[in-house]
Amino acid sequence: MTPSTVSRVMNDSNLVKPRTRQRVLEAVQSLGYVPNKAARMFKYGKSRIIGLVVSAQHISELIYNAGFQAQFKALTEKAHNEGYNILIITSADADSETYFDVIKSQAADGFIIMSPSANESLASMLEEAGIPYIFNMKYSNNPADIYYASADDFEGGYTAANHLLELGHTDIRFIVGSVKGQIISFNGDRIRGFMKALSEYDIPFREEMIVRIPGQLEESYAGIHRLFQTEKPTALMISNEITTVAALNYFHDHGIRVPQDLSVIGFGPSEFFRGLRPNLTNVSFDIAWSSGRIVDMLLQRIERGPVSLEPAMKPKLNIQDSTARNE
Amino acid sequence: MTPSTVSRVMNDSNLVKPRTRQRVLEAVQSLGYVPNKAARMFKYGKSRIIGLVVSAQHISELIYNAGFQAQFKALTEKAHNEGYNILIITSADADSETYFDVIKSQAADGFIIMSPSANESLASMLEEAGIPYIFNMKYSNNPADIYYASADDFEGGYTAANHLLELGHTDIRFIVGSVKGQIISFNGDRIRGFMKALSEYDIPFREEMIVRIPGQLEESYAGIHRLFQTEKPTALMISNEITTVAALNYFHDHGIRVPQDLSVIGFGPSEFFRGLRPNLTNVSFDIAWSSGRIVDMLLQRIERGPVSLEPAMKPKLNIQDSTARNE
DNA sequence: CTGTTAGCGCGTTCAC
DNA sequence: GTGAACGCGCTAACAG
Repeated sequence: MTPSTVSRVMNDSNLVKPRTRQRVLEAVQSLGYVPNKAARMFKYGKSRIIGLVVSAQHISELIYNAGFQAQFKALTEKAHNEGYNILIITSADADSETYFDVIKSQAADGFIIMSPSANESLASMLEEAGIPYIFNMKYSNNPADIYYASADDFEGGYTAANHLLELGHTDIRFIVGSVKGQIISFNGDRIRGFMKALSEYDIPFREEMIVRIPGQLEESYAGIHRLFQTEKPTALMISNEITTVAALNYFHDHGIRVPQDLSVIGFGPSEFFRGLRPNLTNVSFDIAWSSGRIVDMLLQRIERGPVSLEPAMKPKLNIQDSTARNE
Repeated sequence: MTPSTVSRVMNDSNLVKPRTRQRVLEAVQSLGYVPNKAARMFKYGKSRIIGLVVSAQHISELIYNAGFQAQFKALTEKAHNEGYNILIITSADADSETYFDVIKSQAADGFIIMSPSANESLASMLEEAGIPYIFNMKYSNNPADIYYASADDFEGGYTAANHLLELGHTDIRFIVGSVKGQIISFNGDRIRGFMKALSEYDIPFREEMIVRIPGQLEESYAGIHRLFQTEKPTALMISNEITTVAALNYFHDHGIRVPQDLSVIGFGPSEFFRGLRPNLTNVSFDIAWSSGRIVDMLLQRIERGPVSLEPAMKPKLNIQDSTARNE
């Protein structure tokens, strides 16, 4: 009974006589032998682990975000179905070098990178090191060497604005978050879509139509409060789910009726908005689909080589109870 | 320039001449050499990975649960601070054997097991295999060989009920979830606490005071609807956050005013309830603390051996706007 | 069918 | 200060 025989038994090879297999299994049982996974990973050069790279601060915010929850669920399920597990890789900082150092020291077969900001230098470092990766979203307009699953955020912003304009609203505010003073790239696209819709209705765009409010509950509440002390828009587009909750709470607390006094459109998973009152009109993307695509693309890079980019995912406008005609 | 020299440089050994080190670093740079993590794990027998074991179905539900989010955040942060990363280990099924098979095939230094149901046989299998583990919660009253971070759920149920009884409520319902028809052990403790409070007020306990409602939004809404078609309790204790949201939505949709018509107490992180309207009176546990304890206990088992159980974590009653005197 | 051998990449030990 | 040799646990390839 040699190591290789045991190995054969453990790996269900059929090159073992039933009697021998039996004896091995008994021995395994009584000794409580467990094959060493690290040695296996070493031998095969594969871990069947997908690294989900997030900076430590960022994950704390993300976890409360409905969009991330939906994505996390979908990623986990998809990975599980493909026989992979997800390793949460937390980086102390979000800059390219730190990310790269953390990534290259991990034993994952590939990486999904959830950075809040653009990272072309990270992409080229990973490319050079031959490490398979996928970005969680589109960070730039240079698709040459950046892999990501993209959503058509321009269309999303356009669709939302168009719906409000059709209802006769002209004084619309678009509330977006910001990271270190910068507007995240997908919000940039949404804003451009918003502007296009405005121009189609011959409404001049003004800077103050874009309102930057931090994405945490208390800060958002304060930000909404500040806005409504000086302004009286008739419609709001809100790019972040937590801010949306804070806004609804503010309106509840101050007797502002939605949609009678104010129309509101949210961005995010439509299931999330079903839990709010009123049930919010929203622009949603199919997160399960895009997360599946992310895993597919990554696994293809891992197992079979290069992949080509898919067309961007289209948004869907779900009209519910929070938007009404502007009287 | 041999492999061992490179190894010495990579591991910051001071047995290398500065000039040699320099040459090695240059070569490393230009060749894009990255030490193989799997080989390192193999060599050291340590991965600095903590496995978070959840069944695949269960994680889909958990991720939308505010308590899990808080715990996930705390676990991730704590692990990161200790230099560990979290590996999400999804098991197809939640029975002991499947869990054990999945666990033993993973290269983590220890495991946090988030099973929805009791698992003493799993505990003994892990014990026997010498695999460090911690359960997410208390599953039985046999503490001999089961490690967990416990919360005083009896006290939680008692505190909530006592608050309502003090306010003059006598027709109270306690809404709990159930897994495969079974009441989860911590809910069992909460129910016993509830019963104790009732008995102190000489109110006889009746079976129908305990209402089992599934923990998803739509199902919870339907369950609440069913309850209120036949009953008119004056106060509710709700053990699950999603069910709480569904209940508030139902009350909103049907003109039931909280707290004028009905008092409601929730269980969960108090920050979560701040996002609801009305801001709910709640019984909360310090999840950051208990999650930190879980990681501490696990790391101690990994690095230094056995640990002793801590006293159970005490709940806190946060009185907000959803409970009022019963007129 | 089963035993023997070799090597995956790393870090450590032992010579030099 | 540096190179050569070894072994961690496993399994594929080869020999019998």
